[in-house]
Amino acid sequence: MRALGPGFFDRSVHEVAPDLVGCTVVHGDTAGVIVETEAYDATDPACHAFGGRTPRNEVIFGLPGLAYVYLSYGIHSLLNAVAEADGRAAAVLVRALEPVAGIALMRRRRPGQPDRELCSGPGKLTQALGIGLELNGASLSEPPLAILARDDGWAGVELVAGPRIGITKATELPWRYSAAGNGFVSRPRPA
DNA sequence: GCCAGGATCGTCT
DNA sequence: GACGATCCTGGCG
Repeated sequence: MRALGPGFFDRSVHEVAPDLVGCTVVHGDTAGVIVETEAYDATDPACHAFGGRTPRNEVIFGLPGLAYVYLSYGIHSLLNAVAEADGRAAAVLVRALEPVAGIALMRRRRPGQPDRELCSGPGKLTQALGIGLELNGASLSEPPLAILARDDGWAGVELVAGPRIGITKATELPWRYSAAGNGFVSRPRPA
């Protein structure tokens, strides 16, 4: 399998977000297949970059193919992939993974959780993979952090688009993408 | 199983 | 000084 390069991310975030479903996030010895993503762009009131560039959100405006990691609710690190050309603000939030490697290590990082809960939320998957704020601005194309291209088995998987979760602005935009029929989505999928 | 409430802190007004 | 792109626990049925 091959790591996705900047070219993959240098497109509309609304193409990148659905295309990331089925790709594999690797960090260290742990890895999981993406089953749910959300798109954010500069026209979107729910996006951190809406309303201007600050030191915090600077990475979103930068080069495609980098990781944007930030702290939510003072507790959870959330992982995003920066999309679109340098100077344009857009990113894809990784909401849920299906664990595929390093599962024993994930269990150790998330004691007491059943396997299907190891990566079934944006804060959970960063804990399971050991992704923290120190990876903000890191490349997604080379170790220790990478996103690998989808393999052929996912070519025909049906994608469902629905409203985004956990936000209070622009909740009507159907910019959440999940793989239908898997047990690892972070919330029940839309009807 | 479902729901309500608390945790916890960087960032911006 | 308020507010999150969330998660976990405890109470109840």
